Amino acid sequence: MELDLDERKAAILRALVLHYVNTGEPVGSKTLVERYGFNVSPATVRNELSALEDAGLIYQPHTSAGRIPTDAGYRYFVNAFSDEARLPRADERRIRTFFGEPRFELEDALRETAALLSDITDHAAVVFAPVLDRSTVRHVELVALPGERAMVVVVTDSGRVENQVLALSDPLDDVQLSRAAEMLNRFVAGLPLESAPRTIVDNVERFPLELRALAADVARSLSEALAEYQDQRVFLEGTSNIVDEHKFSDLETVRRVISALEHRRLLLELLADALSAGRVSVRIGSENELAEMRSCTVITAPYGYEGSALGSLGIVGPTRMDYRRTIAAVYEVAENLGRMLSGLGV
Amino acid sequence: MELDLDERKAAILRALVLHYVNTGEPVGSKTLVERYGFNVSPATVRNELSALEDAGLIYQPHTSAGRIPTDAGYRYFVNAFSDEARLPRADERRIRTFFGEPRFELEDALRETAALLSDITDHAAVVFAPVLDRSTVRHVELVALPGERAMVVVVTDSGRVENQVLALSDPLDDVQLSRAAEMLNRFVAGLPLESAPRTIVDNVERFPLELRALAADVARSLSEALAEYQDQRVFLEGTSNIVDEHKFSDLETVRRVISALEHRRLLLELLADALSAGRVSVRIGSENELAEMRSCTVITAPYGYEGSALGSLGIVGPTRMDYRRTIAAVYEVAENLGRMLSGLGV
DNA sequence: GTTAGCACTCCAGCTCCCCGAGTGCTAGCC
DNA sequence: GGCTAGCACTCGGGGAGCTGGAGTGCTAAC
Repeated sequence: MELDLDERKAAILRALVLHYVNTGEPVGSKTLVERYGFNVSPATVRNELSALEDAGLIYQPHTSAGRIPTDAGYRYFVNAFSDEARLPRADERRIRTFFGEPRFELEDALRETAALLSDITDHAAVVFAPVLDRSTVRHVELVALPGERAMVVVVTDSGRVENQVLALSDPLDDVQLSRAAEMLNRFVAGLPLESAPRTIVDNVERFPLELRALAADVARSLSEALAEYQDQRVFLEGTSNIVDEHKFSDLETVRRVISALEHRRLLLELLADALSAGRVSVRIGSENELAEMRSCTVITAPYGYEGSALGSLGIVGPTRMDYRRTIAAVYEVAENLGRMLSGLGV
Repeated sequence: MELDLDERKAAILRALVLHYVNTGEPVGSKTLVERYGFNVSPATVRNELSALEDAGLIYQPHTSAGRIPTDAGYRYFVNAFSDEARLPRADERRIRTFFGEPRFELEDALRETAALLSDITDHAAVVFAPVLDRSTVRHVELVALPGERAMVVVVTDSGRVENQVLALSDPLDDVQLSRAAEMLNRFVAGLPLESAPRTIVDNVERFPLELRALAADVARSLSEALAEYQDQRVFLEGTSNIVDEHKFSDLETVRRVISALEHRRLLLELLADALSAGRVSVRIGSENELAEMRSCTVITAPYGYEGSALGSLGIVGPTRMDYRRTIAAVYEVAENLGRMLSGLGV
């Protein structure tokens, strides 16, 4: 996988990628020599280019055109040079002030984080809400609704609120509901949110007979709510950037990408493995599992604190992008978001 | 404004719009005669077309091309013929089954409604959550959070839940918080949600001294939450359709439109007057206030029940669209959504 | 291993030209 | 007065042909 290039070939590839990302035009040997100070003649560079092409790192759109990086070429570039990553001062400052502002609402914070990331990178940005959160149940409330329905509201110590409406199997009055709520609280208060449904089920026979069905319903609807949670909490901003990047050849591709971004399920898939990946993950063009994203580069990073990943975020852009800058931006935003959340105690 | 056309001119305009919407090609006199069974010669039709052009209803992209409707032409078409509106059976059935399914979660329902509308019309669809809702406060809860913060949770009888985190001016313990919650409940339970903040403020001096600051904070953060509510609850689906409609001339326009759709504030503006408009509102191209939407047609309708509008929904598409069908779809979905909500008791 | 030189290829952009579609106008017909 | 046949006119789209420039690969010499 990790093929080795001699120093000059690597330098040429590096220059070529930089130039192409900048201009969008195929890069020729003369340009490289003139603009990037190689102390050899164009002919020599041509030989090297030819070797790079044989290695599958660059290609010519047609004979007598300059070279363009292939996905593999970008890959080499990223592996070899993305440690040069550096954010412009201005962006760094922007990120810092953004996360310096006091923020209470998790949802707003995440949405705005997506907007920030999109704005800095000029690509579409996605933020997933924290998944495995360690928050514990503070309080369970049952509220009767008209029409044989009730609402379960669970508040956690981190300020997360889950609410779910359920249909009552048996009609129950307010008194019964509040009794049930009281019992539920006794069982699950202080427990991690995820284990609440399980705990309720395990203790269902300790409920009075007439409340057992309700308890089971509550458990079920809670675990549903938890499952849905992921779907719901995806924040997508800056889709219009996808259009801007005409770099994507035809309109149909643009449509497909935007359409894919609109489907939360697909997005989920897209960011799923970012959670397990240690740091920034970069998937370039064909490296993407998702067919719709084969013309894009997806850069993701987990965020969290104290070593455990809470969620992930990332961007979707064209394969032709400023990798060093974008990777740095994704990393920096993830880092800061993690730190902020640790402050919030999520 | 409402200019009058003789019967034949109107029929010709009608045929021209229908044909153009179908094909996207400028329509000539011959086509009209051959395909729409006018019992006159092309020359006669040409005379009529020339009159329609003088009236500003159609134009030629260049000499020796057929005619294309102007915004004013579409406007006449909509005014005169959109009562022919009729949804295909299949769509009608689809809408009915969709709203026939039992649904509990307001948010999900609205999001899915947007998806449905987009799917049926093949345009980008927007749904605004109910604004002026009549739900009344059922329960107020205060939960202490780490770091001098507390969360206010308000549950309404319709199943709406508002929660907001606030910073505590004075540190308060759990006991004080639950006392405050108890008092708050006494004042606002049963009241309409909108009047809750006002009521708290009006009664603030009846709180014990040490809880007054808290009560005021709660009132403030509640009214903030209510104000934000609108922004938050916008559901947008099918953006990718905008791209599909190459009918929009250049890419920059597409980008602007998508970008505008991403800004909740702009969307809000877009659908605001739908609330007051009695039924379906159609804004064609230049009729739109919003500069970004001058190349689009926006069709909106209020939804509600018993004559009062709760919210609005609509679509954004190219000016070249099937008006009769789309208007019917927007109307039908709004109608059904209103009916469903009345069932939910929102 | 490097380079100068050269023949070759191919695209982009230009002009030219022609065809077809559609028009407006005029003169004659009912 | 309204309708129509006929005709001259206009214009855009598309294909053909040409040219210049950029860039290559190869070969032979340093």
